[in-house]
Amino acid sequence: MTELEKGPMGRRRGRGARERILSASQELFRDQGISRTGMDQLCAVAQVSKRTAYQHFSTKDELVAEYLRRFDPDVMPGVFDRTDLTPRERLLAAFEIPASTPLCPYISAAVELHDPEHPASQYARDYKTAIAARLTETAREAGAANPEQLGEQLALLIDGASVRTRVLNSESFPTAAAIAAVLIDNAIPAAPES
Amino acid sequence: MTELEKGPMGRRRGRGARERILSASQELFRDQGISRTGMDQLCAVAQVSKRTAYQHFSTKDELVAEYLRRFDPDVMPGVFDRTDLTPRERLLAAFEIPASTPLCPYISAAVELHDPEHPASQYARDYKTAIAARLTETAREAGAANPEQLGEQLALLIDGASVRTRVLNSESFPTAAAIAAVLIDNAIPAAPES
DNA sequence: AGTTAAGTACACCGATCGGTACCAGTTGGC
DNA sequence: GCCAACTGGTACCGATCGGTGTACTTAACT
Repeated sequence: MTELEKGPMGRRRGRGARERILSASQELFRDQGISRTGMDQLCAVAQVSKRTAYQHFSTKDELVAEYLRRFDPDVMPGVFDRTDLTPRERLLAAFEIPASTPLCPYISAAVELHDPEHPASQYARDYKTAIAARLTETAREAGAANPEQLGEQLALLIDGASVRTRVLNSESFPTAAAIAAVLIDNAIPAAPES
Repeated sequence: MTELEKGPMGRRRGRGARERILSASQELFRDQGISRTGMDQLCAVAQVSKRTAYQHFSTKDELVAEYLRRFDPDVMPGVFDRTDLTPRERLLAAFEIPASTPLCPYISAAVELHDPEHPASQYARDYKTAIAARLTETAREAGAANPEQLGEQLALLIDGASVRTRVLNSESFPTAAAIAAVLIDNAIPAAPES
């Protein structure tokens, strides 16, 4: 899903400039931020002429929006579908994030763009809402007394850990996971464990 | 402390251009972000000539650093010193943040600047560390079993709520406060309340 | 082969970026 | 009153920003 996607038009003939552009966007936006990445540099990395870039994305904002839209299926990938884990284990597995993981691109974009009306900001809200919904759903499976509340709480923990990892350069997900464990055990009537 | 400060040199004569510049920085950096605020606009708002601005701050980065340094005594102001509250109440009071409060400027700067070596990023780390330390200290007063852990946890909750308030446009501090209450009661051997 | 669309190379646009030079006015401490 | 720091106005610098125009090449499918 991260690759190809064939673009909107039915048939394509050239050799995927669009994919190279989006791929370069991921790399550069992640490493340098959005506003510090110019279209010239982006096109150079993507090995695409500027003209071509602007034929695929009529504006940089449009490219940014598409760059974010792409993440939807990718992030938090298999965690919620791992049937080998109990719902409770799945909730905790959401906090096992490798140290190298950069700050959530949606947070990064929302802060950088600084405009709630920007389509990218809307995607960010959608994404955050979706994550909270999946956590809520899993919390319900786990038998939580108030799944909506637990889902929202866990989502807040993930974002807090993500931003502190970036700002402080120190591992914060273990801290968040510890909190999560407490909340989960508190929310499930008969703690089914240990 | 937010005002005047007389600058580094011994005596000053003119009428505070420096303060107007820093005041305009707070306003503009908060409302538009750092990178989206140009020096021209900043000088216009501060009603200061560009020449003067660059006599006080030899570089924009230097201004940004000073802008952040200024917050140290301001943010999280009286909460930790309110002797009318029990330590436990003080910990919870840290989550009573008005809805209008913008995203923590240190987080905003760290994300925007995207450079851990930037002096502003260093200030951000210092500030976050200081907040965690004060929370830890108060947690110790409250009799928490593991004050360091509780302090770090509460700091994470605050940042999570701050960033979600910004990204989602929805009040997240009540959610964080609810988590905090659970953590605090869990951490204090004999819950002294209700 | 020939049509057609995708991609390329490169010069160029106005706007804005951070930052400076120069010159004139103002203010305060001595 | 004098000197020096402080302030302002304004034009300007090179670089980069996002974005375009034009003419050319390449590749895919019929």
